[in-house]
Amino acid sequence: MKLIFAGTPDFAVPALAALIAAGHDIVLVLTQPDRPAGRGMKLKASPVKVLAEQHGLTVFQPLTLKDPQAQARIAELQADAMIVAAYGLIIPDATLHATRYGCFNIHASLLPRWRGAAPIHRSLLAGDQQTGVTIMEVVAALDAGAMVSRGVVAIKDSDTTQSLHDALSHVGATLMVTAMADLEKNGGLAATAQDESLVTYAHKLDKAEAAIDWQQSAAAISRQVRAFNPFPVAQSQLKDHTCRIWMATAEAGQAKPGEIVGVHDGILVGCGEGLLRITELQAPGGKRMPAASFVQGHNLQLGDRFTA
RNA sequence: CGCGGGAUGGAGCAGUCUGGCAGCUCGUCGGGCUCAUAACCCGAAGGUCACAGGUUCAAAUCCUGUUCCCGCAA
Repeated sequence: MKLIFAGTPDFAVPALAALIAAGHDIVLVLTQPDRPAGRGMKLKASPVKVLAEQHGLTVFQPLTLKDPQAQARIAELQADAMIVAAYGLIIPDATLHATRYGCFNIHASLLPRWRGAAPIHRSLLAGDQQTGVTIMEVVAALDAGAMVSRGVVAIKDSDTTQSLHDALSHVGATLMVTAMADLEKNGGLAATAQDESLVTYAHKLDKAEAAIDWQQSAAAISRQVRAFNPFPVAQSQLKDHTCRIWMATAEAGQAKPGEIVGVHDGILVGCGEGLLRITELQAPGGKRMPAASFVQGHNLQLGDRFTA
């Protein structure tokens, strides 16, 4: 089919790759404009743009889709459908209806739970047992469209936002390819309305949420650490230095919140309830490293304390 | 040229300010000891101190340039 693809970050890349591989004619790729990013603030192309250019696809990077000229450029292609995956711009009504079959989105949660910007983080933070991907129609309201299909992914104690993100992006890619095949075959897709009574919102992460509160339970802190990996990364003060905690597991035990009570197999720290075993962390200026390496170079002693 | 931190045996770090024998905690290898261990004891190997140039009797250390890594900010 003749498709328009709209996406920006890594999450959208497998979907675009899969649609290309499925033989669809991607007539236009929408992605956010190159922005200054990283050290040096050099202009950086989005991951979707990079992939699109590798395949010689036409890339379009409007600042906003409110611009009538941008809308016109999309409409005149007369595409069969538009695919959206973490694009990051509001799609106006005119554009939602500018293709033959409309506009379909890949959302990284089991809707109606976790509509919004940070569904993977919020799901992990909340202690959900499972998460997933929903293919849905795009409507004017945020992530509120009827659902076409979904894929479920169990959340393990070792999962991070990174690992779930990678798994979900591939599930989403597969589901979207299937959806487009069905659409092409049947000329339409059956969709189920979302139950509005079950809606929750996944608010954007605030950097301030990265600070660890050692009064919390070890289980909650472990979820926080894993939800904030790879970004923005949970952190805590140790001997006047801000350390970033990359990976940690919860276990039974009891000690004063923040106090280090073990340094052999990971760093064991007291919490409001249970003990947290830090297995990977990072000192200022350094790289992330296994806890064993950290302990050797930083002369950690039993009784040293993490402070908020 | 957005701001700042860093690069030292295989890992993690100290030493740099104040130039003067290359250090620490581990790991590895060999030997010993123990019912046992995150054990303990003895010994050994392993380094262009990121790269290039400069200053000096002498540079990991001071000066200049380069590369790479990390944090902030976006």
